[in-house]
Amino acid sequence: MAAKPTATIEDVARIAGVSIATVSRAVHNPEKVAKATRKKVNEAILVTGYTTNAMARSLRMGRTNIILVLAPDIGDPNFTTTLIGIENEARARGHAILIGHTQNDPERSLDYLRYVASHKLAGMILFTGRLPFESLEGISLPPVVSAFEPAGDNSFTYVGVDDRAGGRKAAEHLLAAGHRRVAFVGDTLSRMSYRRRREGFDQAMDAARIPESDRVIVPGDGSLESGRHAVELLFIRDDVPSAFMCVNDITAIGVMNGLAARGYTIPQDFSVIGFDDVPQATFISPPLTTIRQPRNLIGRTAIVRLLAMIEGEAGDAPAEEELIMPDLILRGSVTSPGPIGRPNS
Amino acid sequence: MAAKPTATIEDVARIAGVSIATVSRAVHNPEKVAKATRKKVNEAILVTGYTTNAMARSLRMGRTNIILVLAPDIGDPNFTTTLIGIENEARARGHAILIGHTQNDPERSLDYLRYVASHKLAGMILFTGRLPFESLEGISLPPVVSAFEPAGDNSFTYVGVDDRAGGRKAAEHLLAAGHRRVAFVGDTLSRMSYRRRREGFDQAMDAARIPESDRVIVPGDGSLESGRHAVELLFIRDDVPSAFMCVNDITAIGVMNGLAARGYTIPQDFSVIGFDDVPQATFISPPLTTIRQPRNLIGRTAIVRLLAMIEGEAGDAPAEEELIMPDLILRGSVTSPGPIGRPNS
DNA sequence: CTGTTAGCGCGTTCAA
DNA sequence: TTGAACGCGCTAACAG
Repeated sequence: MAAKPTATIEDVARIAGVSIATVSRAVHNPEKVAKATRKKVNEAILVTGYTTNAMARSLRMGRTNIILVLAPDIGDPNFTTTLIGIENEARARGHAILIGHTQNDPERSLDYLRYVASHKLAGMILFTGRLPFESLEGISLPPVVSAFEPAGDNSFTYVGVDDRAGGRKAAEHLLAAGHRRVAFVGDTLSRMSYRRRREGFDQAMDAARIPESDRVIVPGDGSLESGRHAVELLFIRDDVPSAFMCVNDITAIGVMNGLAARGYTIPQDFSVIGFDDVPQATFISPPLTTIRQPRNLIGRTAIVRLLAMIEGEAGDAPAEEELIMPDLILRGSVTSPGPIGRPNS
Repeated sequence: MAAKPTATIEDVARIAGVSIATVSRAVHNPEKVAKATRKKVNEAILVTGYTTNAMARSLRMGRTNIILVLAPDIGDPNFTTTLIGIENEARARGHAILIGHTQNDPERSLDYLRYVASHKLAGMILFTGRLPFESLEGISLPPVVSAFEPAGDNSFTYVGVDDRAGGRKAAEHLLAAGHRRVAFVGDTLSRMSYRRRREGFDQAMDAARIPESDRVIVPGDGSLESGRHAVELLFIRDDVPSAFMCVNDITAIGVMNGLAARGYTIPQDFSVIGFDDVPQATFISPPLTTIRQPRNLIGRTAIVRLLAMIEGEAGDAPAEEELIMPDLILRGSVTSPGPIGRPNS
C-alpha cells in the first residue's frame, strides 16, 4: 500500500468548498474569516488531517521561527539545565528549539551551520567555544549569541557567568579561611573561561599581597585525570599548598580523589574549591564548596537577547558581553588550614 | 545596512552565464555537465556564497534527509552515549540528526511531532516512552523507531536492551553468590522496561525455586530517593534481605546511601546490584556491580533499522522488537552473604 | 468577507 | 551537453 500523499491546502479548500486563500486565512488569521466559513474549513482540516507544509510556508515567507542550539556535548550538565531555561523562554515567545550535537567535530559543526543557513533558521545559540570559522566564508548566518564559552573571535554577543568575578570569589574565600599558599589547578590557554577564572584568582591574590611564589599554578584540561595528576605532581615536586582552587568541579573531584588516595582527609588536611556546581558536587564526600553557574538565568538571558536581535530588525547592535554574577556555594570542602599550615605526611 | 539577500540559483546562473538547470545539475550531478561549464559554475558559487535553499529543494523533492531524535531528558547518560552511536551511523549514510527535548511535556512532544510532519523529516527516533497519541490523530508521521523505552502502544519498531535477560542475569548473579532472600527495589507498572526487569528477576528466582516469601518487592520510581526510602521501609518492617537488586543504578546508589547512613558497609553487610551502568557507578565506593546497557550498539541498531525503513519504501514491515543482550559488569558491590545470613544491627 | 493570481527557489521533464 | 518551462504548497496583494 503506497503511502497516501499528505493533504494539501487545496484538498482542504475543495472539501470545504472555498478557495485556498480562505483556508490559509482561516488557519493563520481566523479573525479575518466569517465564523461559518471558519467552521467549514476546520471540519475539512479534521477530515483530511491537513498540516501546513512548513517548507512551502517558509519558502514563501522567507523565514522560520526555529532556533538551533549547538552544543559540543549534550551530556554536559551545564548544558542541560541551561537548555531548559532557553526552551521555556523561547516557547513562551513562540519559537521552537532544535539541538545540534557537534562532539567538537568541525565537520559536524559545519554541517549544522549549513543547515541553519539553508533552512533559514531564525537564530542560533552556541555552546561551542570553537567554530570552524575558516570554512565559514560565505555562509550567511542569522543572529547568533554564544553562551558559557565565548565563541572564537568575539564577533558574537556572549552571555555567560562572570568567570573573573567567580575566580575572585573563590580565591577570596580561601584567603578568608586563612590559606596563604594555594594551588590553581587547570591553567590553560585553550579555554577563555578558564583563563578568566585564573585572572580572577590572580586579582584576589594580588589584592591580598600574596607573592607569586605562593601561587602554585598547575596546568590541566579540566578533566578528572588532570586533577588527580596535579596532586601527584605537587607531591613529587614536594611543593604542596594548603588549598586547591580548581578550574572546574571535575578537576576538583580529581584532586579530592588524588588526595584521598594518598590517605588525606578533606577538609582537615587540605581545602578544595571548585567551579560550576555540577550535580556530583553534592554527592561526593565531603560535598564540594564551589562557585555556582547561574545556568537557568544564562539560558533565559541568551534567548532573550537573541530574540531581541531577531525581532529588532534594525538591531545591528555590535556584539556585547553580558556577564552574570555567580554565587559562592558553601559546602564542606573548605576550612582553615591546620596550625602547621602544612599537613604531616 | 539591510542584510544582503542570500544568493539564489539564479544569481549563480547569471554570473556563470548558464541556465539555472545547468547550475542545479552541476551541483547534484556534476558528471552530467561539461568540465568547463562546471568550472564556471563553481566559481560563480564561490563568488556569490550560494547555498541551496533547503526549503525550496525539499518542497520540490517532497522529502528531507533529516532525522529527529526525541528525548525526554537530554542529560540522561543513557541518551548521550546512544546518541553518538546514532550520529556516527547516520552521518556515514548521509543523514543529519536533530534533537528535540521534550522534558516529558506532552505539549512539547506534540510540537516536535508537528515539526516532523510539516517539515517532512525523513524519520524519527524516540527515547520517549509516552507520546501524546490521543492528540496524534491525523498527524502523519514518517518511519519511527523507539529506543530504550518501548513507545506507548507498541506500534513502533523497538530497539533496546533485553531487560528480561538483564534482570535474570542480575538475579542469577546474586543467587550464585549465595543470596536466598533478596529485595527487588523499584517495582512499578509505569515503565515497561522496569516491569521486564522484574520479570527477569522472577524468572531467575523461580528457576532457583526461591519461594515468593523470600522475594521482597519494594515499589519505587527509579529515583535516588526511592532507593533510600526502600531501605528505611525494609528496616521499619524489620524485613531485611541480604541483597538488593535495583531497577536501575540510581536506585542502587540510593540504597547504598541508605545503608551507609545506617552504618552498614557494602558488600560485607549487604550486596547491591544495579542496572544501566551509569557513569557514577564507577565513582562511588564500592563501585557498583551492574548490568550494562549496550548504549552505542542500541543507537547504531536503531538508526540502521530506521534507515532501512526509510529507504526500503516497500518496507511496510510490521513493528518488531530487537532486543540486545546486556553484559553483567562485575565490580565491588556484591559478595556472598555473611555466615549469619543477616547482619547484626 | 472571499477569490484570483503571482511568485518564493528549486529539480526535472522535454526539446534542441 | 544545455535551456525553457512547469509546478511543488503556500501567503500576500489586489479585486470584487
